[in-house]
Amino acid sequence: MTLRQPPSPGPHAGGRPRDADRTAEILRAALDLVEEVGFRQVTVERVAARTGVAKTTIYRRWPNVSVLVTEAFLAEVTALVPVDETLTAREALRGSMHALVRVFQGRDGQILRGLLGQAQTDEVLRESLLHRWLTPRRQLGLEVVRHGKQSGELDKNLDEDVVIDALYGPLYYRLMMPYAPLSEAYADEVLRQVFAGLEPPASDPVRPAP
Amino acid sequence: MTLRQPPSPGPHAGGRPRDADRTAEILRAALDLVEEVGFRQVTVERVAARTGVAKTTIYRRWPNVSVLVTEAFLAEVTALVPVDETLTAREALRGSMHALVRVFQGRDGQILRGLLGQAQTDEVLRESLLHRWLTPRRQLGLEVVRHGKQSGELDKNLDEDVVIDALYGPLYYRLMMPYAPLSEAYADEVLRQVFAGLEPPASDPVRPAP
Amino acid sequence: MTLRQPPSPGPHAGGRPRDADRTAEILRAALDLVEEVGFRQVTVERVAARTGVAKTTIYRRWPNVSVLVTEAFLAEVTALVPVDETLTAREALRGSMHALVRVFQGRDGQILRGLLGQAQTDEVLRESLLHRWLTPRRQLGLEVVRHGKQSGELDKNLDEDVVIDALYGPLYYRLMMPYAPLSEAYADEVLRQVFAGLEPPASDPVRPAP
Amino acid sequence: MTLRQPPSPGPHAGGRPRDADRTAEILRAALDLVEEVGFRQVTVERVAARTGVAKTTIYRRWPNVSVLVTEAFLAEVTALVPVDETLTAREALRGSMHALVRVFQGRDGQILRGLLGQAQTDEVLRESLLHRWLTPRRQLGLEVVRHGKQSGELDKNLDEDVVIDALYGPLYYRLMMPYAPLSEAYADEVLRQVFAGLEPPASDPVRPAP
DNA sequence: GGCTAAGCGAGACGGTACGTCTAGTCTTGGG
DNA sequence: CCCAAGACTAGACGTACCGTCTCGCTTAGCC
Repeated sequence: MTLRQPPSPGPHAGGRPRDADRTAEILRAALDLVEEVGFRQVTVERVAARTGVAKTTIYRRWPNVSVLVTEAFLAEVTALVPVDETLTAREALRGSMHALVRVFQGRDGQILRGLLGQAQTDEVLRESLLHRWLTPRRQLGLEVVRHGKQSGELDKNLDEDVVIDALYGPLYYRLMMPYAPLSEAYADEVLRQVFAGLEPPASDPVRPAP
Repeated sequence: MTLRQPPSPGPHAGGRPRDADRTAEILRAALDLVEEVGFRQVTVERVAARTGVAKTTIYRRWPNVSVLVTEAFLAEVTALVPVDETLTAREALRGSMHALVRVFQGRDGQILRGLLGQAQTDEVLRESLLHRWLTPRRQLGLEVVRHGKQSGELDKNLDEDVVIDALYGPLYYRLMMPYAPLSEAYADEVLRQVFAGLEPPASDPVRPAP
Repeated sequence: MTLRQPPSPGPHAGGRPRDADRTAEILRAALDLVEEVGFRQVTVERVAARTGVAKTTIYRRWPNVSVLVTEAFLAEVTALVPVDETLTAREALRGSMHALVRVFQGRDGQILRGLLGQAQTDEVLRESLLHRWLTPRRQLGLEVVRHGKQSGELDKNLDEDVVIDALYGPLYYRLMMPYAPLSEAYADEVLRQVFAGLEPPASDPVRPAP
Repeated sequence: MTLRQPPSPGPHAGGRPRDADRTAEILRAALDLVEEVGFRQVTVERVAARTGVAKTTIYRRWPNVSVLVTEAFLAEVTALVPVDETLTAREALRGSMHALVRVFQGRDGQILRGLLGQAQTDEVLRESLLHRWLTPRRQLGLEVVRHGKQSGELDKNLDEDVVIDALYGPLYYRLMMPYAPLSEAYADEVLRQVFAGLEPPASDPVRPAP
């Protein structure tokens, strides 16, 4: 059984090394094809044809199209930005939600949708996306929430995971079940309502004027 | 061009009518197969083999497996329960969220996952699920929120869609990106935090140290 | 397991019948390709491309190229001619050897060569050729030899199989190990020498020099 | 362009010389593999894997598997035995036919069958086998026949090639179209009938008494 | 009771893609 | 120049499903 791994980092073990140019071309072609013909129509055969590479050259590196597109996608998406410590939790979360909305609105959002769709029936892909896409991003959010709790900005009794889910869950929900379009304004509204809670302000000047 | 419609309601046009037993067998087999071999492995060919029915008999009724499974799924899931008007909005939403969690935990949850996954790359299926699964359920929720606003239980300034997203979004999020298991307790915690908001109780800092 | 048989003779069992035109086209293309590109280059893929038929349509009928070409070959070669009882054994054998030489010299000879070559490492093909090509032809020859023995034309002590081998073996030998070309004259010479035996005429040494 | 020649005889031209051990190992492995898995399954890849040698090391010496196996085969088969001049032609031919039958019955026979099969569709291999296997053996036979003619043992009018074909053709015929097994007894019977001819003895006291 | 339109099982058909295999060549790094 | 290792292009393999298309037969419902 072949390892089907990208050339292991570190010293080269012997034999002709994998051609890095080929790798790059294939990754590029995979993403371009997703954009042009849609995730479902991206096949190993098509990627090979597009790049002029033999199918074996692809299968040597990735076991199937989903994994190939995942790698290509993760290599393309902008790196994680570490949290700016000078911001309030609310500001930090807002910035991060906006960034996610912008990703979702672009070609990467369409690719991610395809991948998440595929992942629903592909255990391996699901694990991969959880570990390489979702978890690192959640960690940043959780960190922000933890800081907010320590600083007194957020309620000490909050379950951090639930906070993240309440803020980001709706964004993924709208990505995948698009009954209405995503926008930064939408993200702002989610943020506002979740921060404020659903009940009317206790101090409401509802007490009528005498 | 074949119509590929379920027997049109209304008077029978002539010719031998479709066999309702066949229809039922096929629907049953489709769901059983999803359970046994997973959504991806359910093919028209396999459903035909399992039921001893000809492929044409299936294609005459549904244009492809996704639609077939969708119909089977929608026919299986328990009907919508109209809102109990005597409950508070919070109680009504809690009951509905629990019901959804229970669906997600069972075989129907797995089927829905497969369908939603497929829908990410299948426009027609996506529309179908939006109209026949999601929207009716959203409507009930929106109704509850509207009532709550009218009764003064909920803040008048809330965007009803956003409320629903903040409560149900996390549930779909955990269904499809299962970094942790779903449970009714989790639903309760989402409900609690979203209702209360994220900020510490206003009266807290007021209590001065004696 | 599919039977991979040409449509069974007799009444049609149900389902759409195989298209006899397709079958004929494929058989024709197979032979043409053997002629044009050589036995080794004939692949299912190429036959499919040439005929505009799907690969499955070929695999439904024949399990591999060798069998396909065998069928095509056997369908093409002229039918067995029953022995003419009015001829002497020698005349009958001579006619049959000439006919075989003529086959060997034409395109069918090249095809047969390829098939016999393949058969050396393909048990199934070998059996097939033995039963469908070789044995029926041997039977005719054996019959002639038997008649010859009965009529007194041939020695009663002959082993019929050995007679056939001695006459036809050299022809196959020259087909497959072509150190020199085949011709009807060659067949005549084989016939002459085998009939006469290798030793000098017994009466020769008897003629004393006057 | 690589020469792909066995190490050229004569002085070594410069650079590291080929490792004779490797050559021997490869030849051995090739024959063993023919025996174990059959001619068709012997691939360069497999020979390389078995010997732990790189594919290039094989391709540097032989252009393809057939040639490799041919070399290995020719190196293995027992050398030609010069004709014993004290024997009659018949005795010499009988010994040689028996020797050939014994080769055909052993592992070398199976290898030769594979090679001859392959040669039907491989011009180069065919030439190679003709020159290196067949022709030298024919020469010995022709020599014997020539002697026999000179000594008066054989008819002066015989075509020597045809004699050889009539005696050895049947043996190759039975090797490659094995409708019945080969044996030394069979060779004897061929020899007997071909020497005696097919017609009844002229002096047969068949003429009945009146 | 016969006519007719459609349903039905069976299975052929043109396609597309799969993932694997082998051929023969090329490219490393190290003798 | 040799060697081991292994990447590379090329192309065929045989299989699985797709969705469509005949076949010959069955079955309701209307005339």
